Amino acid sequence: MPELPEVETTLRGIEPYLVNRKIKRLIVRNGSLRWPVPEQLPALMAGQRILALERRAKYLLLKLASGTAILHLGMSGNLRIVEPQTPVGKHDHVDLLVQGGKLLRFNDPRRFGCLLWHSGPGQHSLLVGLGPEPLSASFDGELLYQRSRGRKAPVKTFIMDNKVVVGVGNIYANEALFGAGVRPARAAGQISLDRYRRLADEIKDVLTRAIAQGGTTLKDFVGGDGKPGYFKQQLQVYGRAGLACPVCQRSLTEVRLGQRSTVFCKSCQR
DNA sequence: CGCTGACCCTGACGGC
DNA sequence: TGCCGTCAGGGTCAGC
Repeated sequence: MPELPEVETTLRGIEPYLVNRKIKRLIVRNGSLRWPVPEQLPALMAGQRILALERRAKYLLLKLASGTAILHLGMSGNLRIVEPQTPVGKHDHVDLLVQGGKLLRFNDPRRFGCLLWHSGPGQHSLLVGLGPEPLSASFDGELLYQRSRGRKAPVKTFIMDNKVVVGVGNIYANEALFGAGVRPARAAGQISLDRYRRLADEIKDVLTRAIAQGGTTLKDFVGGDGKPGYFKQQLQVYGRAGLACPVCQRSLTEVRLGQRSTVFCKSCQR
């Protein structure tokens, strides 16, 4: 469900209710996520003030004085701000009750998400070795070009590799490759600098536009404020296999690359 | 080191 | 109505 724009949308939605408030209580109903939620986490977090909320890749970071809570939404997770008396539903695994009466509720049917803790110097091991943020100045076509030399994996797999650049998930990888006119299955190492410049620009553009629309709601994504994202209407290829290419009208083709559904136009993408 | 596929889990959907 | 296979926006890890 959440790619970078959806995580960013979530962050912006919940931030005003959390930053500079004290945590009253952390309630873990089901700590059996991607990795177990640390047993001592409720004790570690209770009573502390939330200093800041940040995003790194698709991780949300809750900064406290004594450490950082690291949250990932996986494929199906979402975070909502609700009233404390809101009835607990299926897959509502974690609640964070804050000063001022609001409640941050984590729901995740598939439980591919995680909630971890890091304190002390340096970064949590999950964050070490991540590539640059796609919307930062340190990400550009030159970086993609240099990192791809000699690599035979499909360019789509390459741009979805978090060690190369973070935050490019399946939807937006498909969209950016279409926008750049690059065929997803082409070997990453055989693509020119010019084309990588265009691809990097497209990645930035599609992510920026998706954030402006509040993300993409395919089934049930909602931001922290409970509203869906409206970017779905602007998707050019993702989820449109067999339908007409928006540019040339030819039928869009679907293949699988790295176990991910991949949709492209055989005439517009080379 | 790079690449591929299995795997974690629930739910929705289509075919029979 | 139910059963079965397939697929889904994420990422890690083992094995070659």
